Order: sequence, then C-alpha cells, then structure tokens
Amino acid sequence: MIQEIKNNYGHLLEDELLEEINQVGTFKEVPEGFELIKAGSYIKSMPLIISGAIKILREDNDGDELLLYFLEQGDTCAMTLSCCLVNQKSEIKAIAETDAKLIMIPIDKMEKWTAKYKSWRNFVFESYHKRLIEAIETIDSIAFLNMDDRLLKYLKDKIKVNQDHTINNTHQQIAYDLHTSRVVISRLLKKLEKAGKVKLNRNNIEVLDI
Amino acid sequence: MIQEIKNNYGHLLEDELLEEINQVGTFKEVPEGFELIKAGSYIKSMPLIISGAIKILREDNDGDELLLYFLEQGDTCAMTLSCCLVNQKSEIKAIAETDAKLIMIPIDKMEKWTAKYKSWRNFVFESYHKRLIEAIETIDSIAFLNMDDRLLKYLKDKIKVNQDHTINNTHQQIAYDLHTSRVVISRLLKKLEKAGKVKLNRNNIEVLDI
DNA sequence: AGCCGTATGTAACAAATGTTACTGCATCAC
DNA sequence: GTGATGCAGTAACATTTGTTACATACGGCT
Repeated sequence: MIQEIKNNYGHLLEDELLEEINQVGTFKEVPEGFELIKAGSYIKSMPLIISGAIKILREDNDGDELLLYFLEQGDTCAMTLSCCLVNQKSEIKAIAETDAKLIMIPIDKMEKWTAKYKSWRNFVFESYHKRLIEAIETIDSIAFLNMDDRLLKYLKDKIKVNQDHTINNTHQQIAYDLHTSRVVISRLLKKLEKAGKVKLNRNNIEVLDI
Repeated sequence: MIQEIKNNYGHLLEDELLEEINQVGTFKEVPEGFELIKAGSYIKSMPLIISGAIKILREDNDGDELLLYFLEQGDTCAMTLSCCLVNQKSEIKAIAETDAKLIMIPIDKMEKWTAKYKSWRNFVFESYHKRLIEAIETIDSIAFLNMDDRLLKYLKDKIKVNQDHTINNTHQQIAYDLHTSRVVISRLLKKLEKAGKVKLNRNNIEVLDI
C-alpha cells in the first residue's frame, strides 16, 4: 500500500504522516456503481482517493437526485470530513463513477493529525476550499445556464473523469444526474448530434467535438 | 472590544485566543448596504461577525447575481478563510444586509492559530461545514423548488436575519437576489398577498403568516 | 396643486422545460 | 423465431418562467 500512498500523496503530505496513513488506513477497492455513502447515514471513516472517480450526489426527501461534483485521484470528501468533525448525518450520497481504489482513514485520527501535521491541515483546508468552489460552480450551472449548456458541461466533466470520449450511460441516467426528465435529455442530445458534436448509440454516447 | 468578543465567541474560543484576537483584530462598523467583498478581489483579512448580518452573493461574468446565504452573529466567512489559505481571488461578493459590527483578523494569524488552538481549529472546521451545508441547501432550492417556494424561503430567511417581519425591499431587489425578473416577483408576491400571507406596500412587504 | 421619478400591477406573448403517450428498435431469454 | 423488456425518437401538449409593453399609483418637490 505504501507505494500507492506515496505516489498519490507524497508531494502533499510529510513522510511521517504517510507512514501513519499506511499503518491505520485500510485499502479498499470498489467496482463502478458501488454506493460508498448513503444519504442520511453516519460516517465512520474518510476516504483518500488513489485512483478512479467518485460522484457526489444530493438527494432530496422525495428521492430526487442532483449531481454535485466528481472526486478524483488525490481528492478527499469534504462532506465526510465535516461530518466526522461535527458528528452529523451525511447530507449526500457517493457512488463510484468508475472502479476505484481508496484508503479509508478512521475518523478519530482527524483531530490528532490536524493538530500534529501542518501538511494535513493544508490538505484538509484545500479540500474544503475545492469542494466549496465546486458547489458554487454547480450553483452557477443551475442558476445561470440553460439545460443545453448544463448538458454540455456534464458531458465534458464526464469524459474528463472517465478519460474516455465514449460515455456509457442511458439518457435516463443522465436525466437523473441533471435532475430533469429522459425526454428532455433525448431531445437535447439529438440536437447536439445534428450539430455534429456527439454520436448517439444505444447505451452510449460518443463525444466528437465539444 | 474585549467584552464584545467574549460575549459572542467566549463559549467557542479559549481565553488566551480571545486575548490574541483582542490584540490583533480591528473593530469595524459598517452600514447597511456596505460592500465588504467585491467579486474577483483579493482578501487580506477575515471577518468575525459580532452583530448584524452579511449577505453573500455569487456573481457571474455578465454581472448576474444570486444570493448564496446570509452570515450572522458568530459566523465567519468560509470563502475568505479558504481564499486566505490558498491565496486565491474571491469567488463571491459580500454586502452588509443590516448595519453590522465586525472584527477583522489579519490573515497571517490563520495558520498560527490553527496550529496552536484546538478551539480555533474547531471553529474554522465548523464554519466550513456550515457554509458547505448552506451552499448545498441553496442548490436544493434552485434545483428542486419552483420560484414561488424559493420566494417563500427567501422571505423566511430575510425576516430571520433582520429580525423584523417587514422587509424593506423593492421587488427589483428581490429579483436580483433570486436571479429572476421584477415582473415574476411582483406576480408571485401578488399571489401570496391574495393567499393572505403577505401585505404589499410601496418599498416594503409585511410578512403576515408563513 | 402639478410635476417627476420610481415602484408596482397586469396583460399578452415568447421561450424553456416538463409530461404524457405512443412508436420502433435492439437485445435477450426461451 | 417469438415474446418480453428496456432504450431511444418524437409529437402534442401543459406548465413555468422570462420578456415586453404599458398603465397606474405613490411620494417628494416646487
């Protein structure tokens, strides 16, 4: 495990801390689609992402969903962090977007490490900052963009985190992420296809030029 | 100043830290409408709010605005925190919602205090947590609610932070905060008036029952 | 009172998004 | 092959929100 930690977090965290992570962390490998966090559940450990991507969703009382953002290699989950610290229920849902490798850190280390390691404090603050920015960018999208631009942005993000220009999703799945209906997504995708930006197949979308 | 600090933060922060705040902080009193942070500007100090309320807005490239949330007594600005730490431009705009009293802390204290004081770390983490939750609640509103419910929520928040059931705003100002048009707000307010929930006057709205 | 600037009311229309319903097509199990 | 199932295409329509245009009302000022 130690080598993977070093590769991903070596430039961020000091050696002594990497060693501690190696000792107390648990390596975890999850398949695409695995539900890492259920909305409303309590969280007992926080993930450091080694590879793959995690998508973070907001879920309302009626079970409606909305994609907030993706986490990638080198990221951690700010919501988990803060839930650990204030011991609250999770407000979000986390699903493995791709097969992913994680290291799970028991939450009781959090307070110790923030006191002891400057690099850990910086890492945690930076994580919060990034998530806050991403949340605000999500607000931007919903508030300021029309659905066609939101869809474009979604496709862009998707090919980035999956590192693949083919998106293996049904229109319905995309509709859930953007909190709209399947018909709307089909309509807009068709428009994009006519504009030569994507090619539509069954269960997948090839992004040609965005 | 020391007394006001103690009254507002005494239960949160340890005495030694309160004393430091007293020494390095600058007391600042701003009138309603004062622009504390311009979008795109760099931030040199962080505010602790003693009294009053601050509204935090997102502003896009075209100058369109959207209310993110209000800060109140005992709060601090998480965006300022994180901008200080990563030395980035502000992504937001802050306006005094009411007359307000603040203590401004030079940013170079941040790193020292997070290392030195456990209570400060907790305060900072809690602030981040609250802001992230509020940002996500804003996302909820925009994504899951129709404009009439968003308006209701807005009026509720407004009477809470102002501690006054009369809202002294024009329809146009409300429209800016919710990123819609004046006509839409007038229309919906009229509907609320017919439902007996508000009473409309020139330049102000009495909230009767929400 | 008469005037002016601003705020509000309202109608009519436009655009974006959501909904329902139905079609055809591919795939899979049998 | 047949039937079942799930996905995508599309039309027709409903609803929500945004836009334009104009009328009216209010408050302060002279």
